[in-house]
Amino acid sequence: MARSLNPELTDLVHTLGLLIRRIRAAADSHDLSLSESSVLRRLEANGPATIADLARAERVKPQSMGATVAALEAASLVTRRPHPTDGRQVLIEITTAGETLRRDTRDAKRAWLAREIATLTPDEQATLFQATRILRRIAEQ
Amino acid sequence: MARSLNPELTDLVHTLGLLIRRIRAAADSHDLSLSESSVLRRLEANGPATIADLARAERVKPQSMGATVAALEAASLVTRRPHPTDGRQVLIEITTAGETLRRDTRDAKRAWLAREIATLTPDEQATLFQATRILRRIAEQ
DNA sequence: TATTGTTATACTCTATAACTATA
DNA sequence: TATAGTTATAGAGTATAACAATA
Repeated sequence: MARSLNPELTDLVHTLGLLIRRIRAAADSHDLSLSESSVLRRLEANGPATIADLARAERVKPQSMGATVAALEAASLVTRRPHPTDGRQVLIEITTAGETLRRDTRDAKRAWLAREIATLTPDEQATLFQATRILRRIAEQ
Repeated sequence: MARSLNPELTDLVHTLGLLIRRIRAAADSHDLSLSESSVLRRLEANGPATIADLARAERVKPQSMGATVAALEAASLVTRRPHPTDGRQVLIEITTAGETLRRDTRDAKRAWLAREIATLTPDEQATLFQATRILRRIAEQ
């Protein structure tokens, strides 16, 4: 129950919302959206995947993921290729342009966060790193 | 620059996005949206505020905050009252119903997160608490 | 029958622009 | 002239529902 929690921890959702809006606002016009960036990152880390796979992993509906993938495809950041044995499925793969963009430090949102994190003490950075692993475990359950 | 960061930390944005979607999906039909919940929480913690104040604090434009406040007002969770000395301003105040809802453990999103946090070790909970304070400081700059 | 993906449609959240009222 | 707020409109991101193709 919420009231059995440390009351400070109930601020977590509020803080996450603030931070997401702050990160989104740091974008410039060439940046990917958070969703697009999230999918691109996953494709780069894990290799080709189907739309259904991506939707499950990113916690959205397949229709929503279809829209996100279509936007990435229109920007030539991913390509589609038929599944070798299952004619229903389509494998989505990151392109060289997509990989380049992922590593591009001109990405204003990531550059902003990087600058903010650089101002933290090493202990604070370590805390954020540990918290990221904990939050990821919760999010991926 | 992003590439000078610990590479594990660049997952932070991705993890935040996943977690926000996960929390949003845990809502039931009676829940507040994340934005509404965020404003209500702030009004409860800090007392009455103008729309411009709330917009600055929550990192959105005044027009966007106007829409959020209108939704809360339609649900009788906040009320408007004229500013005593400045006829342009409107003070937004949480109602008793708003305070009750804020504490209602049936809020599915908060209940879900509370359950997840309860499964963590005390050390992990402490890490999340510290990280929340660090992230809030970054978000509020 | 179940699964993968698409198309159509709608809702939430946010933005920009243009306006009114007040300071 | 500057500030607080509202109205109108648009875009991103997500959802549900209905459909076609394939397994």
